[in-house]
Amino acid sequence: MSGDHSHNDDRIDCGSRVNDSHKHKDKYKDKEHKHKDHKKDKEREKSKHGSSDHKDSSDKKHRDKEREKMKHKDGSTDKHKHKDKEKRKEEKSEPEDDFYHSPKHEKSLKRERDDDNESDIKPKKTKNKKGEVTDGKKKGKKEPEEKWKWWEEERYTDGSKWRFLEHKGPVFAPPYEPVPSNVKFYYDGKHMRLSPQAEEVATFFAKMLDHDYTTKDIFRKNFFKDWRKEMTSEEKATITDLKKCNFAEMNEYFKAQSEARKAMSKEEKLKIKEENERILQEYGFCIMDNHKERIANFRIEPPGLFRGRGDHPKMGMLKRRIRPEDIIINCSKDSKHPKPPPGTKWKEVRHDNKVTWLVSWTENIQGSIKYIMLNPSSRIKGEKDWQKYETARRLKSCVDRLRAQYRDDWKSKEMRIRQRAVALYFIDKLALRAGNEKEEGETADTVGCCSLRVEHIKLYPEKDGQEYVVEFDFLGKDSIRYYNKVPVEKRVYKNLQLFMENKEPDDDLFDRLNTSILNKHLQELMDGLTAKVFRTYNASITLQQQLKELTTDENIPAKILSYNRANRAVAILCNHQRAPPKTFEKSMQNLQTKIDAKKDQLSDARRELKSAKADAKVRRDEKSKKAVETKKKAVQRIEEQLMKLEVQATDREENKQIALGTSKLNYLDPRISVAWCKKWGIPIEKIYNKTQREKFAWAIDMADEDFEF
DNA sequence: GCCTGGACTTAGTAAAAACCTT
DNA sequence: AAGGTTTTTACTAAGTCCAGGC
Repeated sequence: MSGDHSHNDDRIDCGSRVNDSHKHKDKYKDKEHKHKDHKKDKEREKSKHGSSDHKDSSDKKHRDKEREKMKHKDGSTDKHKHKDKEKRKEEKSEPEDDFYHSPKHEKSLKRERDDDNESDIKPKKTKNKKGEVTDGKKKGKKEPEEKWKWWEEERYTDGSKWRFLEHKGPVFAPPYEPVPSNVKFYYDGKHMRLSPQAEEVATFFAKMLDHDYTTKDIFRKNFFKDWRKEMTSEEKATITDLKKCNFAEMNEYFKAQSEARKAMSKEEKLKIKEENERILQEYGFCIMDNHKERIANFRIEPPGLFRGRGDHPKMGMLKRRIRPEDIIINCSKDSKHPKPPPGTKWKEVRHDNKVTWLVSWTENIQGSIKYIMLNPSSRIKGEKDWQKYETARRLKSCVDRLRAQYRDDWKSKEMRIRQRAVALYFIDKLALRAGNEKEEGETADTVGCCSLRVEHIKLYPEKDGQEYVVEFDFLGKDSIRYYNKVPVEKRVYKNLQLFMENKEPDDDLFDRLNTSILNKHLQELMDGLTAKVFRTYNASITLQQQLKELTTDENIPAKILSYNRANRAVAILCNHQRAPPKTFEKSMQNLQTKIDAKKDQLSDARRELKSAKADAKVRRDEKSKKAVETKKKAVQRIEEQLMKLEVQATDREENKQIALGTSKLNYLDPRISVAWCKKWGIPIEKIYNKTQREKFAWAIDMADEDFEF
């Protein structure tokens, strides 16, 4: 967004990508009016070319569904647990094409999912496949209970996500605390007392006064409109112009508050910490199928002003406070249901084990549903993640075929097929996102592959010594700019020319294509294939290949630099950018200072070594020989330290505006990294921090050094 | 087919915590 | 112990994809 990212005016990496939403804004500024009727355009386009002929692509899906049903031909209704268990055993023999089990795990594939006995629910204890409790009879006092290896057990195959689910419900935002009466609000220079409702919303704005947002017209307009809705009629009558509002004292007050918080004594801070820990222990976990699992976001989002990213038409709108009456609870029937706060009721309590969420509510800005779900370390998220990589690996084994096919389709006589083939080529080659249509005026104007418009690409028959160059320039997810110049095959180029013929800049480039059509096609090519699988596949395969290429037989820091560089190649491919840290320059300088100091230290040490050597030559005694050895060691040590610092500097510099985290967390098969660590004797901690190790526990446990993606 | 709602993954930034210096 | 810096975590917006109703 031009707001949030306003300090990024020159996001540029070593290549040619830029993220520069400010300058961009101008380019797009009259978009708002211009493509009001995009959809209509598309429709018009379509009817012009005759309605798109649609082969039935859902065959496959139906087949799958049938297969799913078959598994339940015994008619079990999941109500009878024993039956259910038996059924599961049977299912076990059915090979799950999706899953890779290394032979050494083959034997322990069963998961106990019995919920048949309340007293059985001991979250902290893990059970092995035989159902024996393998709890803490261990000697150690603080024995961190054995971690549950869900990946050695079976998955549900009937579409249910759990058998038993119990939790305490969400933690609500703290109630509004009015500001002290000496903290005044002024309208048109005159002190004015606000009603609590109006005051609360005013404080939201006051807190953001230092932020760029509050200078933006849309933000101010939206805020003011929603604020007025909270005012009493008198307030409404008086306060008619936001420019005349003075929130300065409120702003000061909140700044002082945060200062005070920072300045708190150790004891006070500890107390708060303990209280947070208590809440975490009480609300931060749930019990799902005999296991205590961490919840990702157990706190309800507090009210505030909506901060959309990019040029979001709704920025500044009031995000309302969520009450128990808005909340839907999901848990098992036979669990202890969470209690709403005294004097309140939940909107609904349901027992839907076909979904993974514990709590949901509808948000008022877009009207979408928000959820409380489990942590990435949980079984339910981990299984899915594992599955995702298995799908990507299946793509690996047929990607050559698919590539051959879409290249062939560039020649198709049907426009829709050509478009599909070119789009797929972009998705594959450039790791573009699918690009769903978005509702105009509801969100920032961003695009992905299928929603690219003519104005987003430029064609150059020849550029920088290369033929058939396509220049991409558009805002993608989160309004991050994608800028790239790529030479393409002549056929692609010619097709693009054709697609752009007789179109306005704001017409869709692929007017005969959308994500649904594309995904239906992909589904036919490979079971479970969708556009985003290409991102996962290309990210992971790139990491693997880059690691092979870059890892040298040097010391650990150098190897880690190689890893980070491989990771970086992926981040660049996926266009994962970040705002350069505010302190980036300074921190680089500091590092350089350290390096210089280290260099001085090194030359000193070298000089000392020299003189010690000379000394030893003259004296020829044990003592001076020893001294030489010591000095030698010292020099070595310092050399190593210097090297480390230099590597660190390189790494940091290269990482200035590239975010490695996103790909590491979402696109790179962790088994590749684990295998690499094992192969080169790198401690896994050097690559994954604690959270990451928890999320990827399955991979750390199962991948050995010759894992191949 | 087409639209909408629902569920779930992916994303960057802000805040908090940990770490490192002085 | 304070203060600055770096790393981690929390937060929540913004995507993808699918199913179900017309």
